[in-house]
Amino acid sequence: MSKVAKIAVSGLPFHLDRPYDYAIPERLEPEVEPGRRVLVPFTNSNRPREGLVLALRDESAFEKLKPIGEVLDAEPVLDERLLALAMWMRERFFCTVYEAAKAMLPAGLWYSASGKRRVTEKYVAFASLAVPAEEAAEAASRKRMRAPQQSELLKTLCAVGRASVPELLEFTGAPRPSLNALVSAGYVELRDEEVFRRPEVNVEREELPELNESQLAAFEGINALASGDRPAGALLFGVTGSGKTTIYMRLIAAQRAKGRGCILLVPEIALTPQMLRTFAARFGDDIAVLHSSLSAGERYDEWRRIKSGAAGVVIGTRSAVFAPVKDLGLVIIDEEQEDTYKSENAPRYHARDVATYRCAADRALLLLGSATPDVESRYHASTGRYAYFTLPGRFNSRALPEVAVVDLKAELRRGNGGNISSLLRSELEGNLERGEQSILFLNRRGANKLVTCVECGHTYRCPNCSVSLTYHSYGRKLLCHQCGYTQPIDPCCPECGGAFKFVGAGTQKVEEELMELFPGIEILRMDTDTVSGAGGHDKLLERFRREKIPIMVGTQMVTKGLNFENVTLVGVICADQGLYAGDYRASERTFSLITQVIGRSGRFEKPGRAVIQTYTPENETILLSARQDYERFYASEIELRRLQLLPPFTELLCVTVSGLDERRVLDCASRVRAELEFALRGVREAREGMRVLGPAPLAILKVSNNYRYRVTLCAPPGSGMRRVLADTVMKFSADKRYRGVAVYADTNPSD
DNA sequence: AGCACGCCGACT
DNA sequence: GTCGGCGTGCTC
Repeated sequence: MSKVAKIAVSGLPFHLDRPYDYAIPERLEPEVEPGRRVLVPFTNSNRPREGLVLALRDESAFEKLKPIGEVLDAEPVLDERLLALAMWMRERFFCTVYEAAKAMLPAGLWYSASGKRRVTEKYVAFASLAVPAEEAAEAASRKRMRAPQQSELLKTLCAVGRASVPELLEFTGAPRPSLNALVSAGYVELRDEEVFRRPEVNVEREELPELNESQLAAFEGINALASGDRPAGALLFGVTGSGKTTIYMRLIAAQRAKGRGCILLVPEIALTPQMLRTFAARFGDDIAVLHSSLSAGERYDEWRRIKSGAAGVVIGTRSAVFAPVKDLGLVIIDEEQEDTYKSENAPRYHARDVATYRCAADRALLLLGSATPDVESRYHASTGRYAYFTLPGRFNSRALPEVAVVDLKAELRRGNGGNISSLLRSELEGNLERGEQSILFLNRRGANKLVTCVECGHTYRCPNCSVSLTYHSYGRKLLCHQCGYTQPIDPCCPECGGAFKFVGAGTQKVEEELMELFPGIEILRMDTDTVSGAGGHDKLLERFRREKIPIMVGTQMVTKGLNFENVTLVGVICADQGLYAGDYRASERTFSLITQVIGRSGRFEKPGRAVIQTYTPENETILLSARQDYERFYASEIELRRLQLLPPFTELLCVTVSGLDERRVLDCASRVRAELEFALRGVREAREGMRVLGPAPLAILKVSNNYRYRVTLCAPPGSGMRRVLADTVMKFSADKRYRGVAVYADTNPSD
């Protein structure tokens, strides 16, 4: 009989996270098992903490063990595989085991922070006949005159056998007492049955679509890997519209035929309603959907449908990679280069890494799909670590759009200081004449105008963050895009009384310019502001399609997954946005973004055009993305990475230090640097590429009054330097001299 | 990181 | 007198 439980305790800093031993009181002995959550006393605190049972033991090296207070779950919420994953994540992502476990479970399993009750199962009463059908039919006709409602209820139940009480009453129009009377008389019995709350999807069932020749070849190649003894990973390259989704469906169907479960990850579910409908049409209730805009109850129920095996195909965002799918056979990550797969807070995991672990553990296949693969993934495909499959061209061999690059500097010299170049303007005019639609893309939110005083140059700064406030003409207010701080704008400069000038363009500004250029033409603006206001993303897109609104202006969100027959022109207002951001993935992101925007144009019969506006028309990334030449871009980018010793040739192991007092933060960061350099000297073969960088301020130094500095250790992948990083973080976060500063580790961060 | 204990200053 | 400032120590 085991008497001791190893427990991961909640709310601990990284340096204190280890399995703690607790005594199992006799009354709880049958309930305590790995994967269940418990309440345990910790330190001298009166409040018990949540813990997760990791393992059971007969004895402990500790003398006095405290007893487990309470068991929270009626059955394990994590199986041994996911428990092992949580412990692996601690080493890999420098998080606590409990943080990792928490990321795996639906939020509804917790008592929410506001003190609300945890989500509970939903039950609905079902009515069925308690007597043989002939007897019920006989009773129904007998009651026809004296109790017509009861008669109606009985007839209906004879016909359908069983029905939920609300539906039965609705259908027959009978009142509840009539049903109660039948129950008392013994004709009908009621039983509470659990129902699963499901997000509504209204689609007709459809057959799987046919594959063309190249799709079939890719499908067969990938499927052969999935059936192999030790499937590894595969990368599927295909431009937008080449049919990747169809291949995903075929692969999933093949796995389901073998009874194995599948996970399909998408960057953002709100951007892929069409894909969701397509899958629902083919797989129906075998699909479970996991993403943030579900209600807590829906998410909880979808999670339980997966756990019980009622659903075998999961579609979801980042955290769906933890779905408790039975007998996992395939994980697909669509548009795998997207940043949304990397978590920005603890646990700072990358869904691709987690998927790689799970696939190895379960002998499942990992498939990465993209039109612009992550440079690292493409590299792994070139070394053979991933099998590489390509889909040539667009479906039905539609031509790719004709792309023009416009030099905004030349435009400026000719006296056009606006956001719409003369070429883009005439292309828009052409589209208006033909009744075709256009999409303009801008990588900025709101009016995003910087406000400066013409007299003294005063600008508004956020009091909490090191960024300028942005002017939003809607509501005439100033907003911080980092922390959300807002304040009204003064009528004139508060410093000198001078007039304001608004510089920089945002979606609102472009919208205004377009209204001036094309009076009377309807324009649809799509950004976080209009999407949260006007009933959401889906509705706006539906309007764009149905009402054939001539021009749509939008941010990031107009680049992904849209599929409109009548769109024949796309414009990138300023391709330089983000290109000179300074981090090593800026080129890669810009290439991907421009490529995706271009892909929105001319997807059907009519040929498409694209106009890319830029201040640096000679930039190679912009030229190659305009030519849609991924392979050339990859070839030049990977050489750059090789020369600069950047990923995938090294791993960036980062220690970030933050706190309210900048001097203390910098002091701590400098000591972190010294510590890492010391550790590097201890490595016998300090191989080429190992170096320490920083402390450097993050792109945005101050957020919510916290200053952030980062020290980066560049090391070859698998160098064992992860351990050094973990030790450093533990050492510094435990050191009392650095109280008031927070220290955490992360790899290849994207901010 | 929390949290409790403990040892000194200005308040109904 | 005592409420509460935050320095210090501890975590099975």
